[in-house]
Amino acid sequence: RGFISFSCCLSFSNRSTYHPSSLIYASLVNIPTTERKMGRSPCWDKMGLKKGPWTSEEDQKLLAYIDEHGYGSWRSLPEKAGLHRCGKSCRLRWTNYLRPDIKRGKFNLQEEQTIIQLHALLGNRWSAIATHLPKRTDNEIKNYWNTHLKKRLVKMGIDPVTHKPKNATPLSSLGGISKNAATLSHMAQWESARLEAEARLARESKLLHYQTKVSSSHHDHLNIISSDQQKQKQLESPTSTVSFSETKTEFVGSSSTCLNMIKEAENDWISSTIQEFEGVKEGLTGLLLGGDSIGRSFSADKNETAGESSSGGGDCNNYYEDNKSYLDSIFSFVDPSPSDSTPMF
DNA sequence: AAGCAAGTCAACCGCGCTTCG
DNA sequence: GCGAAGCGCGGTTGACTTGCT
Repeated sequence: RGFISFSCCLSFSNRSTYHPSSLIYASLVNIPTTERKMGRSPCWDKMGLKKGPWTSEEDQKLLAYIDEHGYGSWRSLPEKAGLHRCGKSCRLRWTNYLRPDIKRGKFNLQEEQTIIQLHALLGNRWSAIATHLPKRTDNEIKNYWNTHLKKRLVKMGIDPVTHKPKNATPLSSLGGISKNAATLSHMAQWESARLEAEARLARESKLLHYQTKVSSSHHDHLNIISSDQQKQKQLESPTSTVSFSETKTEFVGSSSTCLNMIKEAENDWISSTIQEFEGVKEGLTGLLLGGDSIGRSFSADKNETAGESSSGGGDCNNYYEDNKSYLDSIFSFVDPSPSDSTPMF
């Protein structure tokens, strides 16, 4: 379905009820006022704006306009671009489908792992997760999570919300573990703040990029894609300390402040959490592997935890063993191991 | 082949945050 | 400080596809 939108006219032409140019379609689009809900009206409600699937003609109009003028000011864009859509719809179409830096098609294993791992840290914060999968949209990731990954975790017996085995003892009910939970929450908050700062930085960079593009006016679409991809490469990096040095001159004003924010957040993060991390990792892994290893996990002898944790979990042990690799993958993803040349945080 | 159920995903909705006058 | 406008985000919807009976 990768290029469904560009060919939607073709596909719709076989379905009279959805052919955009048909009267039937128009009647579907213009819902009588009497049937509308009270309260704030949707943007398309005004002036009989169109809603529903985009046609290739509309896509072309939007692309052409953005290519020439850049994006932004979504409210006024549709009129200027000659589209009978609301700005919101245009923005959505652009960000979720038409942007040249979008990678479409199936998610690979690494992407899947990244999504699961980030979801474990951030929850349903799709935009934050999407900043670590720069060529994927938050909408796409959200859809993929809901239709594939969530179900897969459920099958594995893992709660897709908490990312914990469903029959595990609640963390809060165990003495001493609340510290671990709090630390994890602390970690998630830092990562969350960092991701937000990065997302902001990326947005500003993109905006700047398109503003610059407007000044140089017409040029080949392929060039747009490649230059955008280059910027994206500089900005992406899941490990994210980001190769800002190469693009530094582009960031002025609030962007440099933003950069400092990221650096500060990262430094603070590293100093405040790196020492806690081993304890948390072992504590939670211990918990999930069964036994009372949590309490011991903070003890001086770390080897003791790994050795004994598998011995006393009853029926849950096999279950936990099955999921150990899953959990380890989450921990390895966030583990700021010194051996790693590009630490996550 | 037909009917139904489940799955997929583009698009919509509405809330909340940010910016601006 | 306040309200309006603009925008982004997460949740939800519904048309369409795919798979099963």
